[in-house]
Amino acid sequence: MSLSIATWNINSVRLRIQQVEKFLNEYQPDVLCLQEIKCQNDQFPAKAFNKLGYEFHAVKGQKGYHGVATISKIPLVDISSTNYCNMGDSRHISVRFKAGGKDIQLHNFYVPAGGDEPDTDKNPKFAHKLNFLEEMRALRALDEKTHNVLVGDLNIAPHENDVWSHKQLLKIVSHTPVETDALAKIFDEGGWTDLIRNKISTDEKLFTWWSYRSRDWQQSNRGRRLDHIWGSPGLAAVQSDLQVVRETRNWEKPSDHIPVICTLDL
DNA sequence: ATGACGGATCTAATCCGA
Repeated sequence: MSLSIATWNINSVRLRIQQVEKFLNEYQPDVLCLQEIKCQNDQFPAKAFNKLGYEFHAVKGQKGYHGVATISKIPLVDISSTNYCNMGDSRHISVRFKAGGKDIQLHNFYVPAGGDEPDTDKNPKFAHKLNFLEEMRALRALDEKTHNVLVGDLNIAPHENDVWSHKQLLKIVSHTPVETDALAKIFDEGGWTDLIRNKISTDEKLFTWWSYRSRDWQQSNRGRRLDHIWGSPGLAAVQSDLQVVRETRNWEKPSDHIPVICTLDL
């Protein structure tokens, strides 16, 4: 069977529920992982998802900020959220499901942005980000028979071609060596494979986020690839497709992030 | 680094994003 998993930092699910509906109707992923839902659990637009056949929801929200949700056509079990850095700020939700005879655990992350200054002494937000990444080192791509998938807005652009200018962003939070090294550590120690760069070579520029602050995001094209889909090597071997859905960035009142969809033949 | 947006919040001005 074919399994498709999408990730999208929606920047308010209530404000953009119609865009999510349009995206689901058009692309029909089996599972959708949202970040920055910016609502409490009881404010989550569950009915809209039910109507479209996405009847299984794992929501970890909070008032106003952050928040993640994984919604699915496939039954979800063992829903849990890890309270990274003991901050109670709704940045992770994990679900399990069966697909094509495989057990899959899917982690949905919204890693702290880290503020402006890449200095842990002056900027507590940057310290929080690094502590968060340190705790993520416990994750493993494959344990026992379970294949893990890790998606979300990791707020780090690891490769030179994940940013519009490697040189100009080396001291900018999201592309500093301390962050990209920390991410590489999580990636290597966990035995992960990059299911986005598995299909789109690191020789090619690739962005999933463009600032709201430019007049014309396409013309200036100063983007970054902050969104990620990782999996166990066994999943990389059966990956059939990877879609980067740029069209949503041109929709009316768009999110500053675009969706990415990974398809596996299980 | 650029350019000066856009979200949520006890609706006005403030915090936050990256």
